[in-house]
Amino acid sequence: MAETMKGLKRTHRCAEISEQNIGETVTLMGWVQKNRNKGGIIFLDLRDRSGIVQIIFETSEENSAGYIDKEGFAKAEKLRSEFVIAVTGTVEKRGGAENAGLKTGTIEVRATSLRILSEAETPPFPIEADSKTKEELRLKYRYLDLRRPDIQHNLMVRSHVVNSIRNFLSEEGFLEIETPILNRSTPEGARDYLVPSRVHPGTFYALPQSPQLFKQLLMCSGYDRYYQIAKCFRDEDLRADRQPEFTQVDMELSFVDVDDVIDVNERLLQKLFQEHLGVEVPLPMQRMTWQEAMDRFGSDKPDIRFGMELVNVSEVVKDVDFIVFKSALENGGTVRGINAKGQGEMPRKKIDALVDFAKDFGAKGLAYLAIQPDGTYKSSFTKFMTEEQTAALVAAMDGEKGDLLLFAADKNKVVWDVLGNLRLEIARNMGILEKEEYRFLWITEFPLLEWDEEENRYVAMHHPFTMPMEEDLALLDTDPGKVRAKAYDCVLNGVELGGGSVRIYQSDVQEKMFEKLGIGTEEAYEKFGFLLNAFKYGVPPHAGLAFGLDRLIMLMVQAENIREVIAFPKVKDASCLMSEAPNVVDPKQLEELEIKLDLKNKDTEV
RNA sequence: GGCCUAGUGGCUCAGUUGGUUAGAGCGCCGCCCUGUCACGGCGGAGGUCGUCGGUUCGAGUCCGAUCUGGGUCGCCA
Repeated sequence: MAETMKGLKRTHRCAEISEQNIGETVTLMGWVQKNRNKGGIIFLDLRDRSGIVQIIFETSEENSAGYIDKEGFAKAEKLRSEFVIAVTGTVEKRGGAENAGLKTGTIEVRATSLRILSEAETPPFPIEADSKTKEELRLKYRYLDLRRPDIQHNLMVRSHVVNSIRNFLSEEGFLEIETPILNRSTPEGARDYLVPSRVHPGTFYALPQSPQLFKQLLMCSGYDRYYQIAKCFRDEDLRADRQPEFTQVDMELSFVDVDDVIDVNERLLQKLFQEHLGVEVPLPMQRMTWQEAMDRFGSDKPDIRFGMELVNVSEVVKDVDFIVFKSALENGGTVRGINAKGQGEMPRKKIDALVDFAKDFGAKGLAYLAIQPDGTYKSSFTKFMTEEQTAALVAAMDGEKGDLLLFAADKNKVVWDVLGNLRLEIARNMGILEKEEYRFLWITEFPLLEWDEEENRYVAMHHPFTMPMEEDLALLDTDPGKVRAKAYDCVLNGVELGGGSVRIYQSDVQEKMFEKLGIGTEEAYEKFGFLLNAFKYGVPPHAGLAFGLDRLIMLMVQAENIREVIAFPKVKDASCLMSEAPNVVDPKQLEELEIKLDLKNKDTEV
């Protein structure tokens, strides 16, 4: 039934024709969006990735030239949604009303011939923008979902942005070099995806979590400036902004320091936002040390589109006879608060919801003080305070009539986490987050090490190759937790876009770092020997950074979920609803790999 | 692994305190219509309410378990 396109060549995409083309004969190919059959005349919306154009099928007894013949008309009557067709016809100014909602709304194509290239079943859901269909179904039929204009737009933006990135970095002297996907596992950080080796039974490759070691080696090898649009893999649970496989814009530079890396990257971001969104990003971007970010926003990726900053009121409440505050301070913690301006009349139910929210982040509770419009207080804890103490606290928080003050008292880490997330939650509830506003921020001077309660040792906050700040080197022996690193993160509207660091290139510093991490020389060589050995043969000072491309695009197209900018994403349990990966493999494959399964759930089919 | 949330015709939803043949819009099918573009008119098909079990005279509606999505905490150097 289907016809071929033999002898036909597409001349334009649907929405690429305009009034400029009036009078021309064009050949279009695409999908039927809608067939409006009026009896003697048929209006048909033809769609491809460029958009939609209206085709007219009409016969004329007296004047056959420029009209479709009877057979062609009969064929047109049979067209249904999603049929793939080829139409040749003449571009005309619209004879009837124009359609202001369409890019091609002032023109139409009068068909002179029609071929049905492919028929189509009715799709399980409408192919249209702003889909209301359940994600489950959309993902099962992803190939149909991908026909929808909003996703096509996202993926086209993605392609264009990547193109700009390549152009920019190339002009800046970067070389694009690919690194291996099959790697040695270095079980530090996220869980690896493993691939069994057939040739070496019992051994495994790991898929890269990032090209970290390889890009450092490329610096050792003199490539100077490297980048890669790198696929990375982490076997951890998914989130709205996290997929098990994702793409990073990965780069590394030689003979540079922090400022050089930041400079080239903020110019890159400026260019991307200018070219693709028409948004002017002022440079230099704001910078903030990690310590300042935590103190002011309780987060190392603060959203600075709004204030509601944290205030440390430990001093103010140090004599207050409230057990929650008291015990926090006695245990080396702090009491901090935020002021939700104008939320003083929040109903008790909503405040309770905020308390529950806070508990999710480790708070044992949340102390609140609502200042009523008449100046009186509603509070969970002022009964433990004198009037003077309360007044001092309100003053410290800059509390005015109609404000809601919320306090957390605990170890710093908990207080920051709780209030940092609380201010975001309140801002979301208040609807004050402006999507069109892009506030970039560099966070610098991260702690080098972080104490791991479970493992009872220091772990690298960034990774073990991160350079300590020169002025803190001496602290490495005396107070490792205080050492700041030459690490930096790029944050946009509260989302960590990317991060990087200056790397250690002196072996004595690297050895000390491993020592502090509790990694012995032997173990270090076993895991990272190729890098450490490479460093023996002349290594340039180097530094790098990686952006999450998916997240960047997600923010640029204002998508709520990372799946909206990835063609074939995975769902929550890391499976693919369309292809049904992962799947059970043929026993013969396992035999070749000398792998025997020992499944805990014996019901699993094999 | 925990918590929250959703699952009713192809799609999106409504289904009152459990009670006769489970509704709507869109879509789909048929006929009609020469200027429509959320086309219009007439007619029609299509679901046993994610699954299993329980309570009950009786369950889409209550209870338990389970499956499948989504969000989130843990996790993500």
